[in-house]
Formats: sequence, structure tokens, C-alpha cells
Amino acid sequence: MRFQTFHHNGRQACGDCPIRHRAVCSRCDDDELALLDQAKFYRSFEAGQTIALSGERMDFVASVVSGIATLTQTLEDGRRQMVGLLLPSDFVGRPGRDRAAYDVTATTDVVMCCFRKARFETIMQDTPRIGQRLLEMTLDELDAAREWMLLLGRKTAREKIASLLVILARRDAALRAQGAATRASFDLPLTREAMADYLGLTLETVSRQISALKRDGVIGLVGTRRVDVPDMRRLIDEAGDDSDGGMPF
Amino acid sequence: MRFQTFHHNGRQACGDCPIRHRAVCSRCDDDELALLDQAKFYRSFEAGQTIALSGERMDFVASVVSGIATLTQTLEDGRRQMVGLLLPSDFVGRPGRDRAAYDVTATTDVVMCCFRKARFETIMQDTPRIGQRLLEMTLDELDAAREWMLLLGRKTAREKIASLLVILARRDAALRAQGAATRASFDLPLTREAMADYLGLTLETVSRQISALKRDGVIGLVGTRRVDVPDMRRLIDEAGDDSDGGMPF
DNA sequence: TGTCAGCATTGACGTGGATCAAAAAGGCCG
DNA sequence: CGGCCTTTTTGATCCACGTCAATGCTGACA
Repeated sequence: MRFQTFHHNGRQACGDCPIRHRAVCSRCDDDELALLDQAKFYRSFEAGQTIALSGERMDFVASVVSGIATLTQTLEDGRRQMVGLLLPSDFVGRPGRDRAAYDVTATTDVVMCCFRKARFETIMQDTPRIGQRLLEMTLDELDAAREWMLLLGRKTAREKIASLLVILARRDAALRAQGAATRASFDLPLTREAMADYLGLTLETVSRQISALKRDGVIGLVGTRRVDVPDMRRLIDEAGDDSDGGMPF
Repeated sequence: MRFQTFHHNGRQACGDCPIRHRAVCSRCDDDELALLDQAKFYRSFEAGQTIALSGERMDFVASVVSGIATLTQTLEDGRRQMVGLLLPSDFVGRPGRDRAAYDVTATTDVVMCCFRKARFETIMQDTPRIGQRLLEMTLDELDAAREWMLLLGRKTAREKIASLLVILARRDAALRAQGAATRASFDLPLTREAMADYLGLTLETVSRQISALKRDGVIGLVGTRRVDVPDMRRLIDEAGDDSDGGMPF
């Protein structure tokens, strides 16, 4: 496993930042943003690199600016479970704790907007909006974690795969800010093994279920990583949690 | 299923409250506490009662004062997954959202310290310590949820049962503020079915694994609900996540 | 152009936990 | 004490998913 290299990319003004309106800083006014701007620093990681190791010292907190990273937990006999998928604007690290609780790994090339932990904590003291926004984001993550508990505890392999694809399709649609189309097409940012770690399955089962969904015409595959969803409604039905009976999606 | 009755128990001074130093109010000084004191109201629920239903309007937030409640999610075909166990000092409800995201059920008789949501939000505005504490509690819950994801996704039935018993034993020890003894004895606050919902198993499997742990001498049973743990270390080993190799526990 | 290293797919087979179905063991209340 | 209802245990069987083992595919690199 490769370890981190440090790239201090040229500073980018916060005002132009692609995650300006979604990240932990989204509620800040110009003055507050100036404070953050002067404390921040960027770091880049290549696909596959370790960003942090569970139990090790972690003296910074950060927002994902671009790329995708994962949080995983491991049992000492090697069983692994991914417990979070970090996308642009997601926050890593916990104010008030100095060790990483999970392994954090870049699955694609990743750029992070970092702050030394102590520095961030004092800024947070003076800037209530940051704490408020962080609370909101943490509550959202808690909801997502609980939805994932339902998936891990009660869904079948096919439902798990369909659920993940729905999430990725929605995310992709959100990123390119196009509304809910019934057709969707996107690239899988994860290997079969990473999908298995996320879904609590083996990679063979992931592969088999993807083949089955393809065979049944629920999805199409271009190569091995690009997914085409001819009928989003159908895929959502396969995901099982039909909570939104009437919604577009 | 029975629905809630309202009991407005006589007011208790916040200073004497059993959860004073652990709940969302724990950081507050006397002035701030006075504010909360005048806004709060108690509600009691009997074992089995529904406290809130997923999707329904929920106009209050609350802390559990005594008793145990659960958060559960349900797929429309009836599969259920418990996503949280609410113990004294835990917080229910989300500022900024007006509908319950989960079914909340009392498993024992429960007393809650409630606030109208709008009222609580304005108090939170004026009292940063509440927001800070709520952030801290939410981050803790997120960690707990992620640990549970590992359990649901990767542990065997036996490990799941052992893990739950360890948690309940620790909790019991914490409540009576006695340190980590190697022997422990406590009552299960959950039926086999509730345990199954929590662990992502069937109640038959729960029953079988408890019998197996008993047969192997890992635990003893008094009646059906009281558990005796002769050697805590042994039980912890059975739980699988041997992260704390050297800790007492 | 061939070789090599990661992914990814597919097949054969075994098993842990679900499902279906009784029995047993407690409460609770007359 | 005896009947009734809920919870728990136990048994027999099944099947979804894991395990083990090939085989195929793709892209990097000499």
C-alpha cells in the first residue's frame, strides 16, 4: 500500500471553490471565509493512497474538494466493512479527537482542503456558523449511516447492489445538477471489491448480482465500470426500500 | 400497538436531574439551565408504547430521562432493523426537521424530558453550549452507528450476540458507576425479537446462539432475562472486535 | 508484440442462518 | 390451582450467499 505524498497545490480562493456552497463553510459570510482562507491548505492524494490509518495520530481535519475517499473498519482477522463514502464537500476528522477512528483511503485521485485541528477548533469557537453547519452535516451522515444499517442488516444481495447503484446514480445526477431523468448513465467509482466491502458481501456475489441485473435488463454495462440505467424507477424498485412510492426520485 | 398517554409528572429541578451531567444540557451553566428548566416538560410512556412514527409530524425534541427506547426502520414487506438504542441521556429528534425519520418505541417504561421543537431551536440559538454538546453527542452516535455497520455487515451470529451482551454489560457497569469487574450480571432490557431486530438476525437464531453461549460456559442464564458473565474477557473475545487487546474494558 | 498484474466473471460446492413448525416455559389473572 | 397468552426454546429442512478454484479481460510496459 502506498503512502501519502504532499502536494501543496496553488491556493484557490474560497469564493471560487467548487464545494463553497455545500461544505462545512457554506454558511460563512465573506469575513468568516477570509479567516478560513488564510488557515487552509490543500493536499492531494493519488488513487489507492492511504489518507489516514485507524488509531494513528491525525492532526488535521479536512473537506473533500474533489475525488472519492472511503472510510473502512477492519477486524483483525481481515474482515472489512466500509462505513462511509466521502464525496466532494464531505468532512473528515473530528474536532476534539486526535486519532483517526477509521482507515481513510483515496479510491480516486483526491484533493482535500485541510486545517490543522487546533487551528480549526479555535476558528470554530469564534464562528458559530461553522459548528452549526457541521452539526447539520453530521446529522445527515447519521441518517445515512442508519439507512445503511437497514441495508446491511436486512436487504438481499440484489437489493444491496440496486441500492448502491441508485445512490451513485442520484449522486451523479446531483453533481451535474440535472434533474431526475428516468434514464441515467454513470461510471462506477469503486472496484467490485470495494463495493463488496461497502455492501457486506463478497466480490464474487457483487459480480454475480451485477451480471444478473444486466441479464434481467435492469442495467446495461459499458465495459466493466460504466453503468446505464434505462429505467430508474425499475432500479429503485429493485432496491427494496420503496419509501417514495410517488416521488419522481 | 398502544399509543401514547400523557403524564405530566411533577416538575423536577434540572439541578437534581439524573442525566444532568450527560445529556444535551450538560455543559450549561445555572442561567442557561434556568432557561431550559422553564421550557421543559416531562412525558411518560409505558413499555410497548409508540413514542413517534416514521414520517409523522413530530413537534418536540427530547432527552431520555429513564428507561429504554428504540429507533427502528421498516421495509414495507415487514423486514425491520433497529438502528438505535436510546438510553438515559440520549437525545431524540432533530432540530430543523419536523417529521420523525424512524419509529421510536418504548421497550420499558420511559420518562422523557421534552421541548417544543421551535422553542428548543430558539434556545439553541442563544446558547452555543447546547449546540456544541449536541454536536459532540451526534458525533458519538455516528461512531456507534458505524461500529454497528461493521457488526451487521461482517460479524457472525455468535459474535453479534456476544457484542450486544458486552455493550449491555458495559452500560450496566457504567450506570452503577462501578469499574470494570471481570464478573458481571445484568438484566436484558430486550426481548429475543428486539435483539434480533437490532442484530439483523431472526429471533430463532438469537435464541439458539444464546443457548450455545450458555452451553459453552461463556454466560449463565437466570430465568430467561438475567445474564451472568463469569469471565468478561472471554465474552469480549467472542465478540470478535478484539481492538482493545490490553485494555481492562 | 508478448508478458504480466490487476480486475472481473463464472462454476461447483458447502454452510450459516432463515424458514416452517412444534413444544416448552413462564407470567398473569380468574 | 388451572387456564390463557406471550415469550422462548428446539427441531427439521432449505437456500442465499460464502468459499475455493479456474478462466477471461484489459491495460501497462519492455
